Amino acid sequence: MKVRKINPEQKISQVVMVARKLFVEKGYHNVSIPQIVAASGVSIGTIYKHFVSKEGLARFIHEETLNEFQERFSQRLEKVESVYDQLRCFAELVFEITESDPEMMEYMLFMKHGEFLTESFPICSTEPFVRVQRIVALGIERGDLRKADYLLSAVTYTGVILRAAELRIQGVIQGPLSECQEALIANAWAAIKP
Amino acid sequence: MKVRKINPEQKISQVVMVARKLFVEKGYHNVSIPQIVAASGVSIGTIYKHFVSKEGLARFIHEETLNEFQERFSQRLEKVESVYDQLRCFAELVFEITESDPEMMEYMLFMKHGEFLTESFPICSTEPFVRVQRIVALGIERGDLRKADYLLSAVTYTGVILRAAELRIQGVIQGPLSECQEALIANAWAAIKP
DNA sequence: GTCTATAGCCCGATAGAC
DNA sequence: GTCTATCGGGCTATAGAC
Repeated sequence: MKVRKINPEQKISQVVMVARKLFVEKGYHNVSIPQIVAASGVSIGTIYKHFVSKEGLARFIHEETLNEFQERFSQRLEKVESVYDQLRCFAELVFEITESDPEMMEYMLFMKHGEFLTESFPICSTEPFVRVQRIVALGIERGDLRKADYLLSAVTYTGVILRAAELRIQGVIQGPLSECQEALIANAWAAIKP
Repeated sequence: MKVRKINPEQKISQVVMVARKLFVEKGYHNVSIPQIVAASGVSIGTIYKHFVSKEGLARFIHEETLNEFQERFSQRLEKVESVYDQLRCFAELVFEITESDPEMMEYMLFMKHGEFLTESFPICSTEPFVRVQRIVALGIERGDLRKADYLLSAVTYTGVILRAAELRIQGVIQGPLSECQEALIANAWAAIKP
């Protein structure tokens, strides 16, 4: 048997890392394949062997990033029960990613997916959002939240959280979000609690 | 004396209109000058005479759009006194534009200004936001709002409003915002009131 | 002032050596 | 599997006729 190379996929993961960073920084159309080649040290030919096209590369990054968020969100949800805590999971995850991997959060918040997704996805960044909607709907039903249109309550809660992440990334909020996390979660909760 | 042409600037305003629509729809880099020529009926030469470059055209659109928002906001603010009403002005204006001129709101919410603004502006879409911050700061000082970091309260309020506009544009919220305006404003207010 | 024609550049993607 | 070299195309911006 042949000895397996240690890293049969190290090159493509290097490409993915570098490409996402560049896409986030400069936008899909401002990043050329030659730039990705220069920054990743992987040749054009190799890139095109693995991802059929530039668009294919972008789609791969897109799915990988959204899947990671969804997975981490699901993981956390398993550990809590109350509506308050479930929504808190969402907020904490968003804040944590914003600080530890701002590139990922920036990707989710700002990337214009329509630029490379020919078949426009149901709705951008929606899988986790639908989950939040369900949590809120159940909370209202149970009386854990103020009686209201569940969609609007979900919009309200996520609006507070995501806007904070947005402004943290843009540098408007200057300290780490861990410092103001409690205040923001309290605000978001106050907006929809009974 | 020569008879003035009726519309010495009709052509450039036509270009501006068409270009903003296209920029919003497809993104700055997905719109070529030939496309703007085709859609506006104005020739390349004329466009380059008035706006030095494609970037110049984009900058003009950017400033014009932000100025319009700022002006309409200021106008409304003059008519009200209380913190509640001033913040309500912001929300109502955002909702109104979202319904009557979604293209403009989409421009303000989603355009990646870094793509054409070489000198990156202080912060994107900030002039009106700073105004909101000041209103909130004053409200907290006076005791009209819960005692808190004024920046976080401003983030909270605008987060609710802007996220609603965002999801309305994306079609997640299906009815006109006028129908759920009161609920959203109530939520945003509940999040920061004393 | 407004147009058409075109120069010059860089990109995405392919072909084929190793 | 990974590389280099290169093609065809579409872009921004200019030149110059009207």
